Formats: sequence, structure tokens, C-alpha cells
Amino acid sequence: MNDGSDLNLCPAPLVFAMIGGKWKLSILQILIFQGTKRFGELRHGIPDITQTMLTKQLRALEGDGLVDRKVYAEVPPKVEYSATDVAIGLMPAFKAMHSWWEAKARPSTN
Amino acid sequence: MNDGSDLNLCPAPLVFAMIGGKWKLSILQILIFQGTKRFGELRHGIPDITQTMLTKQLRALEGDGLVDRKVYAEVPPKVEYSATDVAIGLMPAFKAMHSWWEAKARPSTN
DNA sequence: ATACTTAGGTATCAAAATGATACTAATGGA
DNA sequence: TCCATTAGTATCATTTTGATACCTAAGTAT
Repeated sequence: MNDGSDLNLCPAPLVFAMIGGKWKLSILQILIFQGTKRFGELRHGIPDITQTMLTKQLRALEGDGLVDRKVYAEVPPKVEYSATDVAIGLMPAFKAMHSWWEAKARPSTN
Repeated sequence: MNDGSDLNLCPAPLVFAMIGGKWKLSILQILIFQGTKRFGELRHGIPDITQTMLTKQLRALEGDGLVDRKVYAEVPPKVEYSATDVAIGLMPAFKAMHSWWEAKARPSTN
């Protein structure tokens, strides 16, 4: 019902649907901070994800305009994934989460 | 195996396990920005969550030290939830996500 | 006294999401 | 000829999540 034109209120549910879930943040983090990756590289970079889930989440991210998918007509197959500009805009959010974790993990270090 | 002492690498999976999932960000957002809430208020504030899930996620957040739970010995029951200091440290991350969404939603407004 | 309301749950079962495993396609190399 | 390769799909088991009903015990109306 809300088309996004009145965003005085924080649209948390929309945001969280887009980047929430179990794997999306991990996928985005890699693509945002490490750049373009092939399917297999992503799989390797996220140890516990299954092929099925990686494919599914990548498609969802692609559908939301956060990830670009480039297929090469080669054999064996080669598919590259990269963060879109929109996704790269999330970098500050990732950095904030990182800082939070560090502050939490070592509250009295240094 | 990693106790948190070597966090040069971004501990994304750990962070995302703690605040990821489908509802945790929504719950935290409310408690962080709106302060202490009763169970029923949270339920009302997150339209699609079920009682079962709200209870479960609150318990998980409590277990991770992000939420405090205060039970009053009254009838009918009264239980208040609030964000811990650790959770409040996530405020910048939420703000970053909010900014991102706004920039994304109206790329050419003003 | 009896029955209804209340708020924060729990128990139970169905539905959906996720995980594990096996399978496919097209080419190059042994 | 047969195998390895990469990205992905198909199928089925397991785990999560959702829907619904039920519980507790005090206040309130009858």
C-alpha cells in the first residue's frame, strides 16, 4: 500500500526482506568488498552454503537489483557475479556492523 | 575454533547469525529506537510475526545478550523487553541501512 | 460462586524453507 | 572412449516457520 514515497518511517521490513535472510548478507559482503566472483568462488567463500541455496539467493539478489549476473558461453560454464552500485551503497552499513562487532568482541583491548 | 581474538577478517557469519534471520532486525530496530516495549507492543509493531516466532526470536536475542527481558509478577502477565547496551551499539548500522534505503528509493528527489 | 476477559506464553500439527545427494550438459584431455 | 570440469536442476529428507488451540490466574460482571 505504501509505494515508498513516504519514508519518514523506517521501512525496516522492506529493507530486511531484501538483505535479510540467512545468506544474503554474506554474499553481498563478499561481492561488495572483494569485487566480482565466479559462482564457485562464492561457494568457497561461504563455507556452509549449499549450491542450491547459493543459486537461489543469488537469483533473489539479482531480482532486487543488488547483484549482476554475467554468463559466459563457455564450457565448462562460467558465470560471474558482482555487486551493483545500489549494493555498493550498503558498504557503510557493513562497516558499521564490523565496527560494532569489534567493539563488542574486545571491549577492553589496547 | 576462533574465539574472537583474531578479527582482522570480517566475522560476517558470526554477526549475521546473531542479527540475521527473518525477524531479528525488525525486533532490534524497535527496541533500539523506541525503547522498552511489552510483548504485545512488539507484536503489534511487527505486523506479520506470529506469537511463536516473536517469543523464539526474543529468546535468541536474549541469549545473545542483545535484549533484556523483565517479567512482572502480575496477572495478566506483563513482560518488558529492551535493547541492551550492546544492541544499542548497532544504531549506526541501522542508520546506515536507513540512509541506503532512502538514497535508493528516491535517487533524484529534491 | 460462575463465567468471561486479559497477556504472554506453550503444544501441536501443517506448510514452507533449507539441506543433501544425485544428476545434467558440452568440451578438452588421457 | 571415458573422465574431469562448472553451474545449475531435480528429488527427497530435515529443519524452520506458521496457524491454531490451549493454558494460567486474577479482576470483573452476573
